[in-house]
Amino acid sequence: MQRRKTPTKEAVLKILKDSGRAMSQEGIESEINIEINRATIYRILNRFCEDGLVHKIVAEDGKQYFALCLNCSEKKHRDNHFHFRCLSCQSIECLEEPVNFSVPAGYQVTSLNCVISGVCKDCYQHTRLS
Amino acid sequence: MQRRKTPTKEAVLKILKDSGRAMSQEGIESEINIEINRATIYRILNRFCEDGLVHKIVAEDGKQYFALCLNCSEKKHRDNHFHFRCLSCQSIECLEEPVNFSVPAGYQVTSLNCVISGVCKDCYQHTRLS
DNA sequence: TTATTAATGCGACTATGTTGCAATAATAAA
DNA sequence: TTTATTATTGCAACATAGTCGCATTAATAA
Ligand SMILES: [Mn+2]
Ligand SMILES: [Mn+2]
Ligand SMILES: [Zn+2]
Ligand SMILES: [Zn+2]
Repeated sequence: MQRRKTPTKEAVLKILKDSGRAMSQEGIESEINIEINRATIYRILNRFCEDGLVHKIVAEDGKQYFALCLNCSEKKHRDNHFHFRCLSCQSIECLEEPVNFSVPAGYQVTSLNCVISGVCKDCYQHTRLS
Repeated sequence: MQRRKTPTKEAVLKILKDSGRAMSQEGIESEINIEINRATIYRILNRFCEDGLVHKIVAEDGKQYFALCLNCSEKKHRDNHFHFRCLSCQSIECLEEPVNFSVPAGYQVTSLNCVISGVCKDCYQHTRLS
């Protein structure tokens, strides 16, 4: 099944690129400047995932967040890194740090979902100043 | 606010102990042998979390799973380890392996949610035999 | 035995995400 | 260019997970 170039698709991709963060459907919808249906955003994001263009992170709030990694090549998209979720500003970012781990013998690994929660640098500094 | 000893609470705790796994509300309800309301199970589990008796893991399916760590002492409950989710038998288990990581300077960490997905040993052997 | 209030059941509600279907529009074919 | 094909979209309905208010029940203290 081949993909078509549509304004909505382009718009969603641009939002993700510009933010440099992992975003939820809700976040994308509030940032986007065109009318776009909720279900459509999900479908676009899921297609991006299938195509290996973005990856999905499920945070502790149970929501799905989608991110486009800038340090990934066109051919190979990496999602084996930690993610940081700021409980203050709610942002989720991909960390450079790769996840190192081992599993018991005989276990097969297919994917990772590692999220570190806390307070990001900016938010922490704000609390110290006030 | 002090806690009371109730049959439901005891029953949920026993299920968690016996399974040795992380379980969802749904899983607990299906295993338990007494009548117990859905909301009540959640409340019991959340209270256990507050008391540091169990910890919550959010898996890639967006669901909450609750586990009682056997290698944790009464006083100090550790949840800084990886979890393994088998996509075949749906079980989630706490791995011994602790999560090693570092965050950018100025970032404050409060919690972790690290889940490795794949196929567990038992399920993998079954697929090889058949 | 009585009083206090934590815990429970029930129903209503919110939120997130998915799906069926008809309409639309991007792309290929004529 | 015109037409045909079918990927994409919007909309509504649905499914699922989890929370919350409130009246009732029952564990514990007095
Ligand atoms: Mn990433
Ligand atoms: Mn554990
Ligand atoms: Zn922040
Ligand atoms: Zn398994």
